[in-house]
Amino acid sequence: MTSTEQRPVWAEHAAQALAEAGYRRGGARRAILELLDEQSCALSAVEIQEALSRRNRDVSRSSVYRVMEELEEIGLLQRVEIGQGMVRYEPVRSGPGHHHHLVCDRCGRLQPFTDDGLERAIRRLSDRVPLHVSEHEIVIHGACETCAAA
Amino acid sequence: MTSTEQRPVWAEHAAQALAEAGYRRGGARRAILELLDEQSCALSAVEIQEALSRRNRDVSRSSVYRVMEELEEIGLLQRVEIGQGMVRYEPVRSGPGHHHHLVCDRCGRLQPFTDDGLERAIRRLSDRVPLHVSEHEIVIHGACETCAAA
DNA sequence: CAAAAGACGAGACACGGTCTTATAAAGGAT
DNA sequence: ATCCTTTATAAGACCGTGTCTCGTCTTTTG
Ligand SMILES: [Zn+2]
Ligand SMILES: [Zn+2]
Ligand SMILES: [Zn+2]
Ligand SMILES: [Zn+2]
Repeated sequence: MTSTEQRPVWAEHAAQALAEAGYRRGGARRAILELLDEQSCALSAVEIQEALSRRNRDVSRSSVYRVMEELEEIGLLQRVEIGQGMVRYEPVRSGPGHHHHLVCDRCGRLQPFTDDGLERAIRRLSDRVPLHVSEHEIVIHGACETCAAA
Repeated sequence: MTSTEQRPVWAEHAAQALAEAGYRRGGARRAILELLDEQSCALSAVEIQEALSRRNRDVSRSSVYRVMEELEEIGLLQRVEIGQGMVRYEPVRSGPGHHHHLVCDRCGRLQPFTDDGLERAIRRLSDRVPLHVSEHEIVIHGACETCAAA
């Protein structure tokens, strides 16, 4: 995965994009942006709220969901549905940062992967199929190496 | 999709498999089995409950979920997570009935598809990836033809 | 600085799903 | 057939995640 970029760039970029999209700046949004940018892995809404709370920067539930919505709208955030109704969010870093996820159903670990074969298959598939494919985010389930060993 | 099989076969098969697995027979389970067998498309838990209620065969919420769990356990039922935390269930008819789903994000329509390219990609992928892939059920999102036209 | 628009927080609410418990039904033994 | 044990079921309390409403606070703009 692309991990060469410096950390604060996404938050900056996102803040700017939000401004250009006509949003004002506010404390909650800023805090959320910064938190997300620091994370290497996707967070759930509650995780975001709790993490911020731990830093004495409390943010309301409504704010978390509202900001998630805004960010997803502008394409700065990827929503990852990991099953059982659980949803996590992660920054979309660069343009070609497209990737998918592996979820360990035992410990819940989430890791990204890319695969050209899969992308090709999906591209070809979307021509043949009676559906105007919008976005795709594939989640593969299984047991991670640590869990599989046990 | 394989649609040549007569209808009541799955329910029979399922009932037998359950018996062999040591489950007793009970009214609720039987009713659910029959309902599922009649469906051409996957149903949600509430849909199951409501459909049965309309036939004056009320079934408790717990029963629906319990039976879903049992059936999934024995591999007779496929759980389909269609996003937004929504889950649907459908009979696994024959052995090689493996397929995936297209979901229209506007009207909610659900349709099955198979694609060898996709299967191949996933098979190769699962060798290369640090995860012991268990099962896979891919859900592709988009707009169905009717909705796309509008 | 004042008014207007937008951001925010608090909490009520909706909904899918889980857990608990008392009752009913099945299966086996006599 | 009857009794006993075990499992299945119904009813409803409960929980977590996400939505909605609304009053207040903050940012922006004139
Ligand atoms: Zn694991
Ligand atoms: Zn992709
Ligand atoms: Zn549609
Ligand atoms: Zn498949």
